[in-house]
Amino acid sequence: MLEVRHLRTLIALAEAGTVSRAAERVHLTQSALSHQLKALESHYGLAMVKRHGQSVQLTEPARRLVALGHTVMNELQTAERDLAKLARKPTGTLRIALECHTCFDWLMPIMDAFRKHWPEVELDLVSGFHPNPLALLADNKTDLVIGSENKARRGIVYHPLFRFEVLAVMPTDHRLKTKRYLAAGDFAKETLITYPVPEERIDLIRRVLKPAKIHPRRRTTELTVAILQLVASRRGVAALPNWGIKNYVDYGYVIARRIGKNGLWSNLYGATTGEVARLPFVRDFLETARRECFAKLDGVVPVQ
Amino acid sequence: MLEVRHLRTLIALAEAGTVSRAAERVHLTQSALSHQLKALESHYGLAMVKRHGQSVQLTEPARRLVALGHTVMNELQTAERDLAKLARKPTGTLRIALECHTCFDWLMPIMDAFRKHWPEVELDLVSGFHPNPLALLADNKTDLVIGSENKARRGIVYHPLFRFEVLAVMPTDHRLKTKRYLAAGDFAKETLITYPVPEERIDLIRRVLKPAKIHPRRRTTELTVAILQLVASRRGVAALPNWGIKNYVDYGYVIARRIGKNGLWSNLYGATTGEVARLPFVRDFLETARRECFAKLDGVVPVQ
DNA sequence: CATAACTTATGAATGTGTTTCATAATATTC
DNA sequence: GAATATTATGAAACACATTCATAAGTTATG
Repeated sequence: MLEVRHLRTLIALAEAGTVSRAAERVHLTQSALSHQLKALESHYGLAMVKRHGQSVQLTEPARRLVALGHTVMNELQTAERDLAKLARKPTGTLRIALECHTCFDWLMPIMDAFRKHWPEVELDLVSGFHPNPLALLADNKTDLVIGSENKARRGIVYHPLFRFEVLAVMPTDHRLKTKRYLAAGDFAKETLITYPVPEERIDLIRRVLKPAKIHPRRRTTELTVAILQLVASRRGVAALPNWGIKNYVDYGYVIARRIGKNGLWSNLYGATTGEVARLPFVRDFLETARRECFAKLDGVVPVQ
Repeated sequence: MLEVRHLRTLIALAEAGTVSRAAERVHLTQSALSHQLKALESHYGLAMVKRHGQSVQLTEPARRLVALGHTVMNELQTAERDLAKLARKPTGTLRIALECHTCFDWLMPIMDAFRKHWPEVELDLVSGFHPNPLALLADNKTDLVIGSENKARRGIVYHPLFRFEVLAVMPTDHRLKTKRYLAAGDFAKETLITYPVPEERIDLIRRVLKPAKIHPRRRTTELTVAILQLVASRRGVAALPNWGIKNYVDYGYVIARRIGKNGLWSNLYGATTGEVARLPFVRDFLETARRECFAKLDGVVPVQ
């Protein structure tokens, strides 16, 4: 009766908090998940979710099954990794180029795990700034580019990773703190603190400020913590992924506000050549990245 | 892609040795399993079985998946046990009455495991000989009767366990050792060594010798090893389950022959009242018994 | 060596069971 | 109170696992 699909569903539900969002995550409809849950409940004679206003809470039996799900999914991934190694000696390189600075934050633990799982594969980060990272793929200077671009190009395949919201970060006593969300005009008089990259690489500028013809002062620094430091000490405002600043907001170090009524959302993709996309260890890397980000990063949803 | 059903199939295949017998074990057709295997092979790009004449041998990838299957099935059973405990405090008793002597051999380790898994349940063996064990159920003197009877009776449900072959056991130098199988007449001049139970309880007598009006001498003893001892020292022949004597035959201590052209087969059932059948720990016990017996006992097949 | 009794493989048909669709019901937000 | 979320549910659609029918290949046996 219990199948892997039920475990996937329950894990997604535990992470997403609502049936609808869990459904997106497992690429099914809300209805399908509702039926699945009903089937589980009637089979075990136990409630799996307790409706709690807008969201659902998992019951103890459901949490037990989630625990089962985690161990099963781990065992399964390990086994499939072993099969991939049996199919072919997994030698090769995985050079990763990053288009977005904050990605470092989630990438590190995943690279560490990868090194353990595929000791035979040479893992590398392509360092330095590159005006056109996708060109590195064609030039065989990298194997994987992580960024938000997904324009169709011949020979390049995009692997959707996840979608996240970019929030405006401000000092706790900022004059705009009462606003529910910020409009382009609100940035006119601000200093924008960013990573040292061209304007086109900064979502807020490219997609919100430039179209509104607003050009705030800019100040740049390399590290996320440095940006937050500057924001907290009232040197300006920043725009950062919600999962990157969650801890600082929860701690009351800075405050965050939505950008525009529906928020400023960004998709993240992994881009490879078609050939590289077929390598088992690359697929494993991408799958792990997705899984771990959905599990560990807050407010992350599937692409689209 | 990989689902629990594939793992069940591969485990059954590892235990049964042929696709057809594995299919019986998982209650599917041979064709279904063949399709499943084909799907696995094309999905992983790896062969799962190597045809080896009449039987199949699992390849390394398949064995890896069987290992995965074992851990997954264990985790799964543990989780479902936990769910059952969450549904209701599992207090109660499980008193087991045995209709067949040899069943002790496989029952012991299963009872040990049960005690670990359900410490709250009082486990007991109903000792002594009982002319009509099924009556004990109605009298509430036992909760479970293990035997080969399955005549429909109101209020009693039978849970198929497994089917095994009863073989004639003889000293290595017996005059009948050249025969491929023994007929009823062959027993006429033999001494039959059995457990100390009435004739009707001995399959060989009830189903083979009595219909042929053959009544050999009988000599009885309590323990299986004692029976084998007597056989080996030429005091007579015995009829025992194949899995009970496998080691002694392999070691060359005694020899075993089929009884009748198609062999003498016996079905084993667990009998309970309808009420007891619903208790989670009883279902768990029966499921574990089946699983372990199929895994550990040689030449055991599903009932029917 | 031929036949019987086993195996497994395979394509087409079947049928079960999951998913989607459409919609109702209910809660939350502004 | 309207708008926008959420989940629940029965019926319809669809996917896909299983069965059926059958072929083709081994192994045993007289």
